This record gives sequence, C-alpha cells and structure tokens, in this order.
Amino acid sequence: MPEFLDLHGSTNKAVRAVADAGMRHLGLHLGQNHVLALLWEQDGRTPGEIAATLHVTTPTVVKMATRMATAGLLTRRRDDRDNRLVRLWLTEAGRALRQPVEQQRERLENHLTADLTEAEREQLISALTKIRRRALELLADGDPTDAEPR
Amino acid sequence: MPEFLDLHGSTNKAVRAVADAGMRHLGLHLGQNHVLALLWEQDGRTPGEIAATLHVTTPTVVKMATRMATAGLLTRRRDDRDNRLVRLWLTEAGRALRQPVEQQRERLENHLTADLTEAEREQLISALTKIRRRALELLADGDPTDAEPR
DNA sequence: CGCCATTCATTAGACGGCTAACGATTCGGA
DNA sequence: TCCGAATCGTTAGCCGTCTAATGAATGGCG
Repeated sequence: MPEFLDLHGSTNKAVRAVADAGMRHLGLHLGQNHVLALLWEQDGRTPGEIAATLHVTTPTVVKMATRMATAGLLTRRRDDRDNRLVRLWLTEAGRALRQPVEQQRERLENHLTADLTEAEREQLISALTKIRRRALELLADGDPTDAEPR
Repeated sequence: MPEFLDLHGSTNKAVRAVADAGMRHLGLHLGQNHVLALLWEQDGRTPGEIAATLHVTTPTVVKMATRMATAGLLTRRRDDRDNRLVRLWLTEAGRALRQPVEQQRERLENHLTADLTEAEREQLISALTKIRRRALELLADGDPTDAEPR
C-alpha cells in the first residue's frame, strides 16, 4: 500500500499554502521568514552562512536577499576586511517583524497539529526524522535507486 | 516544542530531491510523472481536467505540457467538437515510460519507509492526513490565522 | 438571431529551489 | 613577491507553483 509519497507531498503543499497565506498578510513571503529568523538571532550574516544553515544553495539566498532589500527588510554591505564577503543587515522594519512572525508561526503549528495527541505528535516527528534520514542517505549514495535494488 | 513545521518542510525537500534524482535518470523531471500517470490511465485528457485531478492550477499543467511536448512525451491537439478544449495525447515515448517509472516510484517509497514498522507507517499516514485536513480547512476559512486565535 | 456571460487555454510575471558559468578577491606556496 | 588555487557572491536560466490578465470559443437568454 504505497501512496505515502503523494500524501506527504500534498500535505506539504497544503501546509505551505496556509503558511504562505499567514506570512503574506504580515507583508512578507514564505521563505523570507527563515532568513529573517537567522538575522534576528545574529545580524550581519553572509549569504553563504545563511544558505548553509538553511540547507539551501547560495543563489537562493542571494535572490531572496535582493527581494528583501527591495522590500526594505535588510541592506547589503560588503565586509571591510574580506571584500569577497557580503553581510546582510536588518533594517528597523526587518527587526520589527520578529515578534508578530514568531507568534504567527507558533499559532499555525498549534492549529495544524491540533488533531493529534501528544503521543501521536511525537511518533510523527520520529517517523519523519527517519524518513528524512533515509532520503539524505539515498542522495549521498549517488542514489542507487535505479541500480540493483538487491 | 514546535519545530514540526521545519521538520516537515525539510523532510519534504529531501524526499523531493531524491525523487527528482530518480526521475531525472529516466529522462524526465519530477512533476511530469504525475501528468504521465493520469494519461497512462486515460489518454487524451485536457489540461483543466489534469489540473483539477492533481490539485494544481491550469497554468502549471500548461507549462508542463509545453515542456513535455518539447521533450517528445506527448502532443497537443484541439478537440474537434469543442474548440476551446485541448487534449493531450501520449507519444510512444511517453507510453514507454510507464513501467520503469512506476517501478522506480515503488522502490523509492519502500526505501524511504524502510525504517518504519507497519504500525508506524499507518500512524504516520493517519497523522499526515489529519494535518492536511487542518491545513485545507484553514485555507478555506479565509485563514483566520491572524484573527483572534481563540 | 444576436449578444453577453461562461468556460477553456495561454501568456506574463512572481517566488522558492537548483545547477552552471562568471567575476572578483584572498591566500598560499614556489 | 607573484601567480595559481580556493573562496565568495552574482547572474543566467530552468522547474514547479501561484495569481492575474488575455484571448478564443461556446452557449443561453431575451
């Protein structure tokens, strides 16, 4: 009885959509909130650092940073000592979003898992962790998915 | 103890990546396989039908269809009786992918859930179903996520 | 019968991701 | 000291997904 793949995908899509809706009326897009979260914790990080932390490629962060700069959430400034580096600094607007965004995220998570008992929630997290680990292994192994299944 | 959102997102990303890798060496991109699956089951569907079945918007299907036509997987042809409609017809190449793709998908699913007991798998599916339902409700309700949480 | 609302597909453009190619800068070793 | 290797960010371009705007065809109602 397969169909786990589709279920997980469609769940993700639904969750994403509602999270995006939630963020949108705070004036930002989904994904930007992750960058912001890192800068709230420590301002002036570089795109590379952020990308590594978020498990995302550098170009992705660069693009987001460009939009966020346009939106007035942060500014770019090259590092004085190492001119290859660029550091992202929050604006006042970027800092101001911290409290509402964090609150919104928590509320969303509670809403979504409201139908689960505490035990169910723990099992869910455990199961997802296992699956993710498997997926990462497959990726690292040069995905022998088409080779002999054994 | 939040963090379910991030876990779910990162799991999805990993799963997606490995699935995409698997599809790529069969010569197609992730997402195309869903369109193909529908056409295998019934050839000659319209973009609108496919979009509705996949819970995706019509433009998404149109774009994929364009690429898939370029890739030689299917052809477009307008319906004779209702000229507004466009019907997508598999080419021989598109039909030929059925067996390998389905096999690959099943293998992938087994790999990913290999660390779960049967009970765990069932609980996982149950939990995801509940969460997805919640998410869809929130979307439908005009997402009162920012309104009074009560 | 003719016109307007409905129904489809397509196009345009945005977001989040990714890979590949470039360009600039720093650093280390000969 | 100087040049090539390593390190960064940026650009270009593709995939999947969405919304909004356009365009073409059908259908129903007066």
